[in-house]
Amino acid sequence: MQEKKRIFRDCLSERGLKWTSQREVILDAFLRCDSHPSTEDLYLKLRKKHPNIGYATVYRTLKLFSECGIAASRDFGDGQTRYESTSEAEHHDHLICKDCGAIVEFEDPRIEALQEEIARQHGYVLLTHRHEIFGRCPACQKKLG
Amino acid sequence: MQEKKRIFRDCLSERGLKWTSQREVILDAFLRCDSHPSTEDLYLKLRKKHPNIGYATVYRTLKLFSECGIAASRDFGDGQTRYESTSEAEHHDHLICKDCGAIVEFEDPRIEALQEEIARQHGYVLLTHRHEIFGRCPACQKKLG
DNA sequence: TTGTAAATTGAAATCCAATTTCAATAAGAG
DNA sequence: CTCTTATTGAAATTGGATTTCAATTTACAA
Repeated sequence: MQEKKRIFRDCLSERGLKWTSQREVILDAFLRCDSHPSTEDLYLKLRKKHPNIGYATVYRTLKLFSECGIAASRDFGDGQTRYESTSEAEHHDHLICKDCGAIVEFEDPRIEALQEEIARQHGYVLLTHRHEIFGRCPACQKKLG
Repeated sequence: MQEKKRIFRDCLSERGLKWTSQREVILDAFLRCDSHPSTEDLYLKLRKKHPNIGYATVYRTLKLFSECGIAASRDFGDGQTRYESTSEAEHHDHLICKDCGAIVEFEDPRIEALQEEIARQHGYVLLTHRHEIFGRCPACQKKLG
């Protein structure tokens, strides 16, 4: 937690940017956040305790996190950009419940290797990828029969 | 070509919808299209010969193709919905050049199997997935050194 | 501390693709 | 041919992303 904060502050000062109370509040809320919040998710969550923090500030701050490498933006095709902390695993993909939106992170070196192989077969240099599996989670299977 | 047109006409009449000259023109252009056009791509292409066909009509018609199963919509994260004909291969994913946007379709049963395995491991029932590999194509590698 | 230049903030405006509205027009069943 | 219903195109609307701008705050220097 504090480590992340230190990294962010360092990144800011390196770039001549400033450490503000809003940025601290947003960072704390983001790190405390379990899931993969969108700008709006985080904005609404902050609203309660910090009604003075505007949407634009949340938006800009999340983008800044991503530029500083402490968060990564994701597009799961639901029309909103989501962010996740980059702390834990280096790389992973997502298994998403189509009903409730629950997200499980997974990592499979065999799939990574196959992607590399496919790119090579076509003469491409692999840069990045995006891989989402959509399904129904155990809870929703029970709920929906 | 004509086969697709027949399927589309059948689908329309089953739903009480009408076969119009605009729909024919758009279908022809779509099938003649090589790549994965967005609504705008197709609209601009048609503009030349058919300046009377509006954007909204292209938009609605592509959506209709997708509902009738003769096209599928794709989101490659470039901010535009793209469509591809569903004729050829049943399922495939995409290898996309980050520089020029060139798209290669690929299919790998080993990856499909691994996805199934991952979903099962987490108790999910697999429904669909989205898998894009982004890289640099041979031509752009040469061009960019 | 205090002054000041530069960054930040929040509200509102703007952007852009997607989507809808609506009055005029066209399809097609009877 | 007629009449009902779907379609069309232009324009308006929606919704998230992004920018603008005047007021405010930070960081650093004196």
